[in-house]
Amino acid sequence: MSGVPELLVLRLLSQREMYGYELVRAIRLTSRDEISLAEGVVYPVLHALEAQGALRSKEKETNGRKRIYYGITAKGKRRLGALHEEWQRLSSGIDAVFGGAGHA
Amino acid sequence: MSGVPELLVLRLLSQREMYGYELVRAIRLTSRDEISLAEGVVYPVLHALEAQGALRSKEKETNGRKRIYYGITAKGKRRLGALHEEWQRLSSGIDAVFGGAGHA
DNA sequence: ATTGCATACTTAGTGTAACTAGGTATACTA
DNA sequence: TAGTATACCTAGTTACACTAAGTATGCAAT
Repeated sequence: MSGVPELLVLRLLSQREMYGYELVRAIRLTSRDEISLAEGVVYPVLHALEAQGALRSKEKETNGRKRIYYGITAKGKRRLGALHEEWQRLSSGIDAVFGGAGHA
Repeated sequence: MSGVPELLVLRLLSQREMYGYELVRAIRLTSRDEISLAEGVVYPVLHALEAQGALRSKEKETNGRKRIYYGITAKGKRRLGALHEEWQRLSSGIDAVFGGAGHA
């Protein structure tokens, strides 16, 4: 029903390349602390998405520290679109059940 | 991450008593067809919630047909409140990641 | 009569996503 | 040299949601 971690990872990487550890913080920060995903959640998602061809990674060396940057592919963008749409369906469905007096 | 079926069941039953089969349709209808949960999803949720004391059931006979009506308990209302809050956190978190220029 | 459909409820079994909890290794700071 | 922040990794568990199948009744059509 959810797919939230995948959605967030794809969304953030569609804006700029990031490495895993950075992503973990970015999720917390951009969601205004509403969502906090542990490294143990984020890394497996990255690996799975790369295996599916939705992401591409490249290793970079920054002041003696190895980082693996991930960028989104065309396939990943399509996946993001589909997931986002699915999320909106779910979200507006729930809003309708609660709000009642919803839009349109 | 989700708990959506549970949330919807509790919400609808907080408005009026219903039986399982009726709930299945109510979810589809009130969500404007955005969400459709099969009986095989709804019934187990009802059983689990009743076992936890969040719902109370009573059998009724309507024109020769047996129906099991479920009503929400005080405990169920608390559970609903918590789940709803959780949902709003998640939802506004995702909105923030997407919207960017969000409220407050 | 009986075939079929809508109603109404049930549950075993499956799949998988999310998470916990642990681990490795490097750099910097006290 | 001890501790903390950075950076990555994964085995294993759990919790759900879901599929698919089944039972049983009432009613309508043929």
